[in-house]
Amino acid sequence: MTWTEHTLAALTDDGFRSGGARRAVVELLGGQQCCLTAQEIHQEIRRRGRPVGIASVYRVLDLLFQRGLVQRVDVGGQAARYEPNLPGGDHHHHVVCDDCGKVEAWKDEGLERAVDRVAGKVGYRIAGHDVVLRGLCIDCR
Amino acid sequence: MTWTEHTLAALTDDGFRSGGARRAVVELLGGQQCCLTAQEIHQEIRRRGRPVGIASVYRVLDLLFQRGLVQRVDVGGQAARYEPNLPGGDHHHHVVCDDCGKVEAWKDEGLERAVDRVAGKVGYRIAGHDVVLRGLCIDCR
DNA sequence: ATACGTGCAAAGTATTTGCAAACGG
DNA sequence: CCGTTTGCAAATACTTTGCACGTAT
Repeated sequence: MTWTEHTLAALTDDGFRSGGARRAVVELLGGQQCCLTAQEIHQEIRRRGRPVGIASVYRVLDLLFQRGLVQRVDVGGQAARYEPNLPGGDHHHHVVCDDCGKVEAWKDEGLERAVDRVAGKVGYRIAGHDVVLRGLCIDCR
Repeated sequence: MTWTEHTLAALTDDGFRSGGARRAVVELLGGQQCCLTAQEIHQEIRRRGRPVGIASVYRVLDLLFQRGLVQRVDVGGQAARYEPNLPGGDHHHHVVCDDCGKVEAWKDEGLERAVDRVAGKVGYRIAGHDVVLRGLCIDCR
């Protein structure tokens, strides 16, 4: 089952109705490699011919975030980024170019274990984590 | 040498003049335990009786960030946070409460090594990193 | 004296909220 | 039908910029 299908099903199961804006956001996110800002999502959906409102994009993203269906990523620009959050799979992190602002994904099992180990020590009930590297990408350095 | 002294010296060494706003921001940051937003810095300086402009606070923070004298921390609210960056010392990370927004610092040598190890593998020239844990703090859970 | 630093106000983005109309079940 | 979802516009929040004036050197 794809993330798009899983997400739409999870929402209708919980009694949410499915209007066009919500479906459009979920479908766009589902086809994505890495994280997008709300503005990018809005523009891309409109570019594809569906005139969704920016407020709806924010509302959908917030709903998905509350329910753990998307991950929110803050890499230090002025806009938050969002990406699909598969229940079992594909947890990864990001590296940002200080110069051109490009964001890419990476993944490392050893680091994942190290973070989990630390998470038990801080006294919080930990719900998630994010590791952001920053530096110069191949093009900019 | 304290961070405040080091920072003011570094700036004058590089030919920057020292006006009141810059000094006020540096001194406030130097006395801080953890990260503050630009707005918090602005309010606190004014509360202490020095009517600095918000624009100057942003300008000073940007200058300090460009020169590596402060670290910029994005923990997912809508505002960026800043904290002193000692050259040799005291590198730490943050844990954010999903409920009340409180931000606290933590530190772990083993994780630090794990991150450094990963940093060599991503193809970027890495300049820094940040690890953010999020969950519920003791009060909120 | 002269260029840098500063404060204010205005502009620029990102995000949230109020509300009436459209729509799904 | 009735309550949810949506789009628009206005409001809010954060940050940047333009500009005239003050001040450190």
